[in-house]
Amino acid sequence: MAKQTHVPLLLDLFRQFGYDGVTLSKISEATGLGKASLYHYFPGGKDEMVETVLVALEQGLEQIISDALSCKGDALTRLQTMGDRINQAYNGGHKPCLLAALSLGSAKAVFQERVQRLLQRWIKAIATILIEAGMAEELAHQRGEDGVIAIQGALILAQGLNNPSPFQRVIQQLPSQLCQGL
Amino acid sequence: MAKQTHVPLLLDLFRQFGYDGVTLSKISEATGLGKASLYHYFPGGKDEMVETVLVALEQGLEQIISDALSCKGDALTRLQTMGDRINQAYNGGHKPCLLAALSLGSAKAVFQERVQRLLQRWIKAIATILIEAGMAEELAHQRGEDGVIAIQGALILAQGLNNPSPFQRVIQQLPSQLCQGL
DNA sequence: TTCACTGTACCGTTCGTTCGGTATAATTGT
DNA sequence: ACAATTATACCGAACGAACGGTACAGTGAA
Repeated sequence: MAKQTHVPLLLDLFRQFGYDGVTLSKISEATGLGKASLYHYFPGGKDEMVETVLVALEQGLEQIISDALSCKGDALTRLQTMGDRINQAYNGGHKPCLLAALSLGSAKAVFQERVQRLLQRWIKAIATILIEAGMAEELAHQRGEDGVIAIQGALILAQGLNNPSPFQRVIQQLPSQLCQGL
Repeated sequence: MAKQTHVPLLLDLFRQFGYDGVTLSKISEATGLGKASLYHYFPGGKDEMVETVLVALEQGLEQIISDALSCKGDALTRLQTMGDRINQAYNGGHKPCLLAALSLGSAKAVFQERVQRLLQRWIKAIATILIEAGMAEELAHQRGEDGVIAIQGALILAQGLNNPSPFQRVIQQLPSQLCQGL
């Protein structure tokens, strides 16, 4: 079985339990691999596993952005496309965000930079869509932040309330809110 | 030294590192108490420490709500008052949220109910302010959710970007956004 | 034969927790 | 008033369990 096969499992573990909450036993159980096998695929241990998951996440985000930008239509349509993909990635709000999980605990110091770059990339992508539709740069950047904030916050609320409906409402309303004033 | 003396320290630890990331050694170092002494104040161990912090947080939130509701003025003024207190509680966006931290890892199963009640109380308080100002109930409840979502999301972003400015902007803009349509 | 892969046994460290105890302050019985 | 008792605050040392990680001898397919 290839290394990449286990990445989705690792993603689910780290986003649910955070870096400090994920133990090698849990990983071993979830993947069905013994510790020796895990260290065969990830010689760098836990850190390399997170690293791998982050790379996959970067690619996933890049794909979502590419889908949205290549989408024929106005800004609203593009943002709706992005919303669809995001909704899918978070399983309709049932799954928390890895970026939030990695901003806590011992992980923060180690992965801060990567998380930062990912968030900035995401914000920039939303801003780009709005700028291309004619919005002023500064406002578009703020809207980009607002978009990521709404999604992250909605995920927190969905987790905390154990109820995905706030996330679904946000995902649905967000595109038109971001386009406000265009 | 009384038990309550250590609660702010514990709050800071748990919100920064999460339940799984906080070790008794860290707590011992932060409080200056030996591990054995910690069990004098908190016989229930780590869980009782979180419990105590959560009780303090409930009281803090209740105080903020009471301040906002007892504030003479329109809904905007009341929400601004709440924003001020919230801003203070999160140290201008420099400190993350305990509720988000406790929604991850092994803590989730244990403290889910308490976190849920706290979030619902917060949402309800915002909604109440808006309803008293004449907003329709359903919309007001949505706005309550939106308010908490914006704050939680902004805190995540502030942590992830290592930059509190998005949080400060959100806190500043939020009251008028929530009053939109009144 | 080679090499990716795995099971088993281990390493040192740290985890949350408990035990047995000390020093001091407060309370009580006489 | 004073001694006996009890409560409070604290700590060093140790517990078994689990931690992240390593060493190594297989195993089985190409």
